[in-house]
Amino acid sequence: MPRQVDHDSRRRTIAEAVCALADRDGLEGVTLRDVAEEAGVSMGAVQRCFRTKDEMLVFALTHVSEQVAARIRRAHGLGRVAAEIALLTEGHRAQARVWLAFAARAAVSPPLAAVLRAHYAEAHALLTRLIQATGDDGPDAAGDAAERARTLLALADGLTAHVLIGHLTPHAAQAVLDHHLATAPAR
Amino acid sequence: MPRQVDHDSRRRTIAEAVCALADRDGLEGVTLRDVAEEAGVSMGAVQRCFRTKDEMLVFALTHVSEQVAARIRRAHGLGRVAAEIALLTEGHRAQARVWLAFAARAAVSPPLAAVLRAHYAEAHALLTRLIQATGDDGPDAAGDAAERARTLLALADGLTAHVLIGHLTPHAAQAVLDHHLATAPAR
DNA sequence: TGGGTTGCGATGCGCATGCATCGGAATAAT
DNA sequence: ATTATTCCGATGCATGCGCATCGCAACCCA
Repeated sequence: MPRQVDHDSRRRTIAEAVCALADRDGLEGVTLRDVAEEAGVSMGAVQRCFRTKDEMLVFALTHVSEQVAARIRRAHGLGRVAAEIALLTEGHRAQARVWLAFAARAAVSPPLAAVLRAHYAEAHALLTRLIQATGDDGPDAAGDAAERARTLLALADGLTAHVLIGHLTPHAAQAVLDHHLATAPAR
Repeated sequence: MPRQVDHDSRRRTIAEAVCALADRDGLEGVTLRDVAEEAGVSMGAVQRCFRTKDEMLVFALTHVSEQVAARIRRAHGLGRVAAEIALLTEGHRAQARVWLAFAARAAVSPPLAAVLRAHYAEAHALLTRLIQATGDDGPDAAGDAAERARTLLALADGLTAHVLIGHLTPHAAQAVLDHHLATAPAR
């Protein structure tokens, strides 16, 4: 075995193993042993990369947040961006489940909440920019755009949850999102 | 000890202990021992009331769902109902955390998902009725009302999550909700 | 009043968990 | 080539878990 190992790439590998397990069984099904097996490394390696389990979870959440953020930045147009945030397509279902699992734990875990807040702050900023660019000017264009961004962000997350729970089909959720975007006024 | 015990009331007591713990430490902090202690009964009593832990969790979720549903039915006006669903006030924070915890687990637990779906179906029906009553008639008034209800429900849940995570203050979330209700068109 | 029955509280069991430890293998330096 | 250093895989440990078991206490009924 090499004396020098690329720790960063290994951390990413482990983070994706965490996500795979969280997708399958929820965050409570994530154990160090299972993570190690899923990642194809030994438990010792996992422990070397992360001092504690919480540290591993925080890294994993940061990792998936960055993945989502990257996709969001790559998307063009308010509608596309909103759809990416809502994680409605089948291919993003896993990330959606991971997001929901982490969101629930964040409600009782300040470190995880901090990561999510940063993620939301960035998403909100991007949405605000896009909404302002659509040019619905008013007496308080900036404030209105920020408000509309908050609405859109919350709507997208709510739709994600409703799809995961099975209350809405992905198609119905997409329709709600489209309809909202088509009709939401600036004020 | 009495040979006959009111099992239903004891089940409710236990369900509220589950909620208290889930509020404090999340659903993963809910153990049979802690639930028994919180409820002021012995572990054996908990096991007598519920054959298994999952059965207890399903009952607890049903219990809190009914509490929320009762408050929703008691509220008057679309705005009040939506606010109740969003669980934004400080007094309902505990129920909000419990809801988020259960929602996350429901994504990987069909029995819990079934309970939540029933809850959402009822809430959606109520919101649809209220929206239709506001009298925004159109070419497809019924369909529009249902669509608007889906939007409002998802928005309310998203706002709940964002408050719990700390991305929004309860006040800001309420403002988003009010603004949405004040400006959302029928089509 | 005394069984019979029912409910329950305490205890035990097997197992899984997170974390700590340690011996050895694989390189880099000399 | 040898040594020294770095890394890691396996194992051990204490704890906490859900669930099963069992003996005792309390009530209904005769």
